[in-house]
Amino acid sequence: MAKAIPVDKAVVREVRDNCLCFATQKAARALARRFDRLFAGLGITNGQYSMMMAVSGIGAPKALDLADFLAMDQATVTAALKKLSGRKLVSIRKDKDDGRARRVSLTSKGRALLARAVPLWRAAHAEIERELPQGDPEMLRRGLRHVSSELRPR
Amino acid sequence: MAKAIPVDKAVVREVRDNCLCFATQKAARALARRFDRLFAGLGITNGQYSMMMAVSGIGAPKALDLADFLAMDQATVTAALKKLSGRKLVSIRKDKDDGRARRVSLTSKGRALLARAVPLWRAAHAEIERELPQGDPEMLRRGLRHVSSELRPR
DNA sequence: GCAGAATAGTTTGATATCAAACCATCATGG
DNA sequence: CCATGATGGTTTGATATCAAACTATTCTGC
Repeated sequence: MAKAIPVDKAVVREVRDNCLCFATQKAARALARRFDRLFAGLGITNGQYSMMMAVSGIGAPKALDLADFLAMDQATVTAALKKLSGRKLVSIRKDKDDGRARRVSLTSKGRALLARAVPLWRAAHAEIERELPQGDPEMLRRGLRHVSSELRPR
Repeated sequence: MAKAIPVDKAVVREVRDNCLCFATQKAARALARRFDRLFAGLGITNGQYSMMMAVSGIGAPKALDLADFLAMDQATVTAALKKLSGRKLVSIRKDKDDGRARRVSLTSKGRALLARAVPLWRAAHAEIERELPQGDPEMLRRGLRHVSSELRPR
């Protein structure tokens, strides 16, 4: 076995102060809580909001398009869509040209729900950006975009 | 009801390109996968690595100290500690002075495991930082730290 | 054409996460 | 003191997530 690295105070500080994975998980938890509570009255989570936005933005995406866009496992997309579909917020149809693929789109009920969610999102998001130092929101997004494209699910 | 905001292309782009919650969840998934795979050979997840580091860094923390440090729900901490404790990676003892509190510390087995994990973490993390534009890692950490302190669990 | 590889999705099993309800212990004001 | 509220943790139930194994369809080289 290679010489053990003693996990002393310096090493702990090195990880705690620098680890982007840790910092990102922590921020993700805090933000998820915040937006989940924000949307709770509408009966959706931050993830469902994002997924519906993605469906709307990509335009009749396949499940894999969503997985890619959200950096999410395909199985997770399947499960999430099943829930949204059960609530009639999205509809899922076979692709015309490829028997394996499914195309997802918002229902009018889904669009209506999103329309109600957007103003809440705007207010909350503006609030968050206001709390960030000057210029940071864009830097933050840039950094996040970089580390997001590191690895795709399987 | 307030006038409905139509969820048109512009709105979708507004959310997609700016939402820090979405960007953070996405990055968190990507990074979690990356580090989970990195540590898989050692039998730990990125979250367990972070939690053990936190235990080591804070110094005999209570569960609530961990919840605070990790921006994590107390119930989640309980569950995570139970698992680590079951594998003898941490030990949990009653606080001397407060019968409600529990104090967590690493076992020697836990320290040994961390010592093996750190070199892997260093290599992977250096790789990630190298992929980021100049100066960005620190900006990214700053931003993440800000949005992490927004809201505590209940 | 067709056999085998590749691709799109689903299912299953394990873990992580939060909220809400709960239990045990401590602290405080009468 | 002791009743009441506050605090630290745990349990339970719901959802999210990934990996691995699986099914169904399409593509490719022969």
